Amino acid sequence: MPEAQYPEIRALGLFAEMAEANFLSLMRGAYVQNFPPHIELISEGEPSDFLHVVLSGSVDLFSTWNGRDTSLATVRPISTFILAATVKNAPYLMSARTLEKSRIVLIPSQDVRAIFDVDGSFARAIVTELAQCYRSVIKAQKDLKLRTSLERLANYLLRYQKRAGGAAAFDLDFEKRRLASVLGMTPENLSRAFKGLQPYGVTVEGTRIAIADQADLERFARPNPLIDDHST
Amino acid sequence: MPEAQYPEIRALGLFAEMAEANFLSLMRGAYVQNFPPHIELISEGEPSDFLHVVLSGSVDLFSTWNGRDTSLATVRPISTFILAATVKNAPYLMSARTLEKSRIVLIPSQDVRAIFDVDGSFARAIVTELAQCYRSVIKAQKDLKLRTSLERLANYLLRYQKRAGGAAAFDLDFEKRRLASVLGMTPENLSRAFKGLQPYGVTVEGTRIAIADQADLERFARPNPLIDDHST
DNA sequence: ATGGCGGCTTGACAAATATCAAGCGATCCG
DNA sequence: CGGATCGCTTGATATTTGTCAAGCCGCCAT
Repeated sequence: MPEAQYPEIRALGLFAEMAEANFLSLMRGAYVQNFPPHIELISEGEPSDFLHVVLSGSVDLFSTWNGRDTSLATVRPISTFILAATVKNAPYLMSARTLEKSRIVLIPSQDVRAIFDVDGSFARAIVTELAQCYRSVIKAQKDLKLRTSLERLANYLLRYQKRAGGAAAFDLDFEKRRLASVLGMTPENLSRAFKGLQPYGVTVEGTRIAIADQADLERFARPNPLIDDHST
Repeated sequence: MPEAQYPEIRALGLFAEMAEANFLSLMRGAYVQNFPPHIELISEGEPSDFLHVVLSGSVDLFSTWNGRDTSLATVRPISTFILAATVKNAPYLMSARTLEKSRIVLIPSQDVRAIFDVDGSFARAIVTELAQCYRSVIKAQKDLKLRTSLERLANYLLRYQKRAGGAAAFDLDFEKRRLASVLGMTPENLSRAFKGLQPYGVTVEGTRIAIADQADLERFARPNPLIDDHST
């Protein structure tokens, strides 16, 4: 892959501290690829040949069973996905598809495992990354098991608002049907859930969401850092 | 803690490969404690002072929000819990309570982090453990989002049967109300779900479960290694 | 033994959620 | 400019799940 892109990868927590020689060795086997929207990058059950790094665009991690499917997470730049499968040399548990045009680095999994075996800094960085991922899924699990769909939506909107800069109005930059899937409900029920939040000052016009009174919505949503703060 | 117990801890994947000196250093700060049943060991939100290792008994990991609560996992000997919080030096995301009389090792988190910084083997072992935990939660998440409660119960019984030795009849060694919570339903609905599995040959008498025709139940349950095989 | 107590089950009912069908309103393309 | 397509919304209805109340049963302690 072109050396021009090394710095932005090197800047990732995962690669920042490792020995230069090992980093270069990883990069030598890696390559960057541009994908159009809606391309399936990997399928669950396949062997984990590559660690993926999203440089631009976004990727949907989803899973299928018995004719149903569900979105489990969205990967945004700049971060990696399927690290756990790579280090365990186990099959992917989720499939991945681009949501939009995306630039993605592919690093052969065996290289990652080889360097991981010899570079303690890299191993420690992987620990931090995995611990972060683990805690995020636990939070998602709590969200799903402890809250109703209306509460999940309310808290999602509050998180999204914060990430979008905190303004009272903001745009959803992806399809509502995906949001429904992420939140564990049907698109029809998402529509109704938005209506159900009107009494708390939420208005929707197309992709534009407005929160009239944040404190009011929070009184209903009861956000909790142990579920909603995805930075710790 | 008594040196007599070092070997069984040392035998854990997490501690097997690390340098002897570092292992001893970890053990020096650790201590074993016996807990009666139904004791809350840790509460979510607290700082993660200790890495826990269950030597005997069993521990329920659960979480609470807005007056509701849910069981997220059961820890059985010999394994650790709250490793992620320990390495990230972040608050616990789950509470833990003993289900029965349990012997538990407490290792100060700061010792774990200190050794983790200097012992590459230990760091690598932590990676493997965390990757395993991560993948388990992803599987639980898929189970919850892709299956109905009846399907979850059916697959749970098949997994439990396999773990209990594969016999057609076996005993549930914990309360059904906990099973209901683990499966994300109410005790009342668990009762009804058991009845709903009767047409597939499942019979229940107290804690005793019998699966008349495993193939029949599997036709309904459609177990999938990417959800139900917790060993990879 | 026997009187509570707790967990489990059952039934009736309520609430939440999914499904099905139809219509609306953008956008894309011939 | 139609006309088709696709995602979203809405209403009607079915299914699933939760809630409440009552009763059952085994267990423990007096």
